[in-house]
Amino acid sequence: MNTNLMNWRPCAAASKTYFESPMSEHDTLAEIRATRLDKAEKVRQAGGNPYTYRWQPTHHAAQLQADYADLEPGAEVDVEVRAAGRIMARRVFGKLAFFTLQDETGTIQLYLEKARIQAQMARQDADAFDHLKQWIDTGDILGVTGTLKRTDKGELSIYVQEYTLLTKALLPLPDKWHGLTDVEKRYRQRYVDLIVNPGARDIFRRRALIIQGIRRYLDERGFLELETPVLQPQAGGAEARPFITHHNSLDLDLYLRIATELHLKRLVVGGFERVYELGRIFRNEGVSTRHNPEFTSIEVYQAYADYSDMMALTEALVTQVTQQVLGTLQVPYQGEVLDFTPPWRRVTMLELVREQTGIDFEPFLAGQSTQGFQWLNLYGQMEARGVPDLKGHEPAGELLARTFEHCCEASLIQPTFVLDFPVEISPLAKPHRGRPGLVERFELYAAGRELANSFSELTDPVDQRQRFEAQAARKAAGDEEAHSVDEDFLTALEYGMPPTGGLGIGIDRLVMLLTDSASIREVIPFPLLRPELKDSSVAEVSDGQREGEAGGEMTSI
RNA sequence: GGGUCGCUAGCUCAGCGGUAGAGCACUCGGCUUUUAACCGAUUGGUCUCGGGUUCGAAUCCCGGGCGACCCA
Repeated sequence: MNTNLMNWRPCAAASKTYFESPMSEHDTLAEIRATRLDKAEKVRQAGGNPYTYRWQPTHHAAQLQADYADLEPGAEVDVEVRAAGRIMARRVFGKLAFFTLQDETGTIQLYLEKARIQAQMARQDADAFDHLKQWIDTGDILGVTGTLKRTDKGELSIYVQEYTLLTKALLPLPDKWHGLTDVEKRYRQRYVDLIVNPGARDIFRRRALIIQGIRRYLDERGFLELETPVLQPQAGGAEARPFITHHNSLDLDLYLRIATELHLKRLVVGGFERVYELGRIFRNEGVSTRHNPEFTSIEVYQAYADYSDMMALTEALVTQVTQQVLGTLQVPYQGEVLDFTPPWRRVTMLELVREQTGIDFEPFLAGQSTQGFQWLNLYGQMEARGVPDLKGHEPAGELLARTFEHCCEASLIQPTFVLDFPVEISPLAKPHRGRPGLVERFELYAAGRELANSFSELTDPVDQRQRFEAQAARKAAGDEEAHSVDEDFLTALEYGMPPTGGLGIGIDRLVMLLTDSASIREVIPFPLLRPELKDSSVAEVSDGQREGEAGGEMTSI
């Protein structure tokens, strides 16, 4: 059966992709590859190596552009520079050529003159210039030595004396003018995107700076970066469905972590007063412009602090990093300007919901409104506001949270701390010291999205057990995102955990904001995509075709 | 999960029932100031996949795949 199927899928071998060897002579890409392979071979025959080992540049493009910004057109500088990079464009004349060389920092033109190159390179290659024209393509990686010159037309150039092919590219670059715009191809072949779209490179450079800045800020304040397990026998610390995997020799199912919270808190129990972990988290949920199944978060825990301290920390951390990376606190984002100048607005969830919907949940949370008609009235108001999926038996806190999510979240464009969440949706946070039914928790919102989440950590092991058990009951009732009881974590709490403030920040979302990116996929180098099936229906269809053909043969016999 | 849109040469796109096109890239020829170099010539396609309608399908219909955007 299987072998039959194999025989019946010639398309698989003939389909054109970047990765498969060419099958058809009439394939343009195959021709280009063949031509370039042939050029590589010619380089070898001439005594060169199309895949060399080493090159020592002395300068980068951006640095040269900056250092010689004032050089007059036509002027030359007799300084020797060595540079390396990818050939992005070629403009070739009979005895002169202009190449555009791109390195990590930018581009610089190569001024390639036949007379000079053949004089300089006479010993290794008498026809060095002609070979340059014949064997060097756009996409190739080249090392050059030369002096500097600004051309009559005003372009700073390396006046090349010698060149070396460092790496021969077999595949052609996308259109030099339009570049690569197909979003799917950009993500699937990010390396091509990075070669031709400087904007993509800028985003990841900035991402690295942001992460660097966060680490520096915390390191300077005595926080210790520690690593906790990614593979866990039970996943906790957040409401999310985990990925499941398997350890073979232990014959044990394991979960990929959905948060770092419970282990970092164990470290606080153990005596580390300031810890954080910046790393990858995995949640088994859909993909969208704001969700990737693996993403980067940072969680920070500070002993002897509460959520007010964490609010101050969040504000200081984000403003410092923003200022360092963008040079301003006015952050342009998708047509708006987010003003990160502190202090940011602080408002309780109750107030915000009251302000934006007129609904007052306070008496319900406090247990003052218990009459049936009062609840009916509440549901009526929520329905009028379009809050979805009302079942009629939710606790007040959950109703408050859902009303907030539906009616308020999207309107929080400027940075806003939303304070004091219902206990029902906050199983790891300490009860509010003054407001019944609430916990000491805040979330930071900007551009209508949650950026950070923080609370005064729950340290009472008895309370924590009850919260876990309430979660476990929900899980038993079918809520796949609910916690289960983490006995070892409870044991840790029973040894005593100091009062602690905790904070989590979604790094990808922060990077989105600071790079004006509409989609999380723009800020993740290799976002999750469905694998491309080249001939999706071949198997089924082959069956059909085979039966058809068999039938045909039968009748012909 | 629902809706809308997209998938044609390596890249960017036209074509929308009657022989599959352009620009760039590639190949060949020319050229010492180009920078989307230019001029001339030649190449290059299972039109995302499968089925259907039709004398005839890239085009119309149905289904699959992948993606984008919006909504939940």
